[in-house]
Amino acid sequence: MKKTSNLAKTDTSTTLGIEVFCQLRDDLKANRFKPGERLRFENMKRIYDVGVAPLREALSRLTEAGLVVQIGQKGYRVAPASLADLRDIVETRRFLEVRGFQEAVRHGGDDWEEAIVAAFHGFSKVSQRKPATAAERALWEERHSNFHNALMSGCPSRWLLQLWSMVFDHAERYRRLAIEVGHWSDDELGDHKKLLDAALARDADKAGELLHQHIGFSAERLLARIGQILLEAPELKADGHESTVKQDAAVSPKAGRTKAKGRRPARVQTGGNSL
Amino acid sequence: MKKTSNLAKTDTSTTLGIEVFCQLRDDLKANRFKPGERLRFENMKRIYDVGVAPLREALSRLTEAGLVVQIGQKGYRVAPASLADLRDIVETRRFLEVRGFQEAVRHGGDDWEEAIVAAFHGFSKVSQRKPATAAERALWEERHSNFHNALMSGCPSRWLLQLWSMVFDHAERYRRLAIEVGHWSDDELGDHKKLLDAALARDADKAGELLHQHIGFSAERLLARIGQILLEAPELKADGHESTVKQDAAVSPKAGRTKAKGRRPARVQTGGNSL
DNA sequence: CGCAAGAAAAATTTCGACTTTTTTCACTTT
DNA sequence: AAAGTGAAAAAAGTCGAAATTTTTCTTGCG
Repeated sequence: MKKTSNLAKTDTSTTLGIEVFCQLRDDLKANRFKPGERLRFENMKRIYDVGVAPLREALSRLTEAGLVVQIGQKGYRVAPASLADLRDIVETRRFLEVRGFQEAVRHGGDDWEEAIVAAFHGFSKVSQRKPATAAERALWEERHSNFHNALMSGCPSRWLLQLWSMVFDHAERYRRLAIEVGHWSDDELGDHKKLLDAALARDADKAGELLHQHIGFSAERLLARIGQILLEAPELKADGHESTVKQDAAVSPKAGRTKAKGRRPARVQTGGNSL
Repeated sequence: MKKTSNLAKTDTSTTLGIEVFCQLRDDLKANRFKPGERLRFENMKRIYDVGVAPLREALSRLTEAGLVVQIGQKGYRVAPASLADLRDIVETRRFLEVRGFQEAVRHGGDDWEEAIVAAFHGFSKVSQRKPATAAERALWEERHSNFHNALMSGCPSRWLLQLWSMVFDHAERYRRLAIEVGHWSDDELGDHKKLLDAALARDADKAGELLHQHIGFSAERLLARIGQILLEAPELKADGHESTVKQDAAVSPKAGRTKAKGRRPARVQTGGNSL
């Protein structure tokens, strides 16, 4: 960052790699780079004003997060988008979020209640009517995420939250791809209000049921819109997904390596082990 | 095309970063480095015979995977171990694996059936009696993982598999920390045979139920053993977990950066956003 | 005219050295 | 003796340039 002028000397105890990771992740979620787009180092160096080392760290991490794909000796690309991927994301998110929300309803404390009330309030202020400008849409998306995040925050399982936030990030990328029209229900606010009420009433069953439906309905609209977009812009579409990362490579005692040559078919490298 | 000469000159179309990532990941799962241990670059450079650049890429990715923790300007450490973490992992794994298995039972094809039969056969050959030597134990663990992996492989959701494999890796690290005694049931084989049978019978309900129980029972033994180990070796224990990665940092248009100074409290940087 | 080879250009990956930050340790002070 | 103080040593983080690989462009041949 250009520096927060005189005070607050840009945070030490962080690294450029981490900072770029955060920024790039947010830019990816905002579709500042389009799905499938190549991420060239020269370009990135200019944009984020860092050398290749921090960039590669950030991109490596994002690869593991699945937002970016590494291709052999051919650099990195934004993870492609596809309807199949979105369907999978939606279902997985629903599965995790329903559980997390129910756990939150069961175990959340006073602080959690306060958090969800506060988040709902913030959300309600931008949901009275459909957001028009880009800035309004961004704000709506942020408040919306914050609310779902707050609902989940009462869940005691760190791992569930971690995994959920991973797929939620991807869902957000698709959502923000479908900005403009569509993707807007007449009663976004009421829908979420019901979630809040069930949460405060500590009715886990009802909460789960409502959230299940809520995600289902939004997903329908989103899928329709994204299907449309991908038809119009086939350059964004996904294709060859393949795993490369060796699964269980036995022991690997000393590694040992020799500058060797050779040639092999390029392989895509996505997050984790598969996908 | 140069051609793959006579004997496999170490794979091109991969990068050192990726290779180190795989090796280090496997070494971490095998507890070659102990939980909480500091991962110094000088040491790592010797062990894996690479420069810092590929190492940092690998460590970054492993941070996102949660197997490693980055600390500020103080380098990387192996993710600490704790009973609470293990409990969380076990529950999350169970949640994901039961669902994935059921989906596999419902949607798996002939290839899947063949895969699980084959994997079970391999597993059965090392499960007749309790493994004694370290090599036998490693082999048992591998076959065991392979079997569970095969069971899951029929699940059509790439995302569910991806997330599952992430927690499964962590579970494996704990399992292999509890090597020696304990952690061995009299009927490991029969237990898994039932899973296979339910799968082949396409009985999703029963399959889910059996797997739920199976994971529950193994977890009990594992938790007991790990509790014991952590008591004896308190230097492995986990403590301050905190998130650092900024959540939703708005837009971030140009980044811009200036070599700035300052001082701030160190923060731990774990996988994803939280945990 | 198409198309394969090969040279030139561009891009990725990796290393080695430089910079900054943290850690260690001897030395002084209360 | 405990606790600051401040240099020296060690370690992490970063850049720039070298080494490789991929991509593009040109040229020659069927």
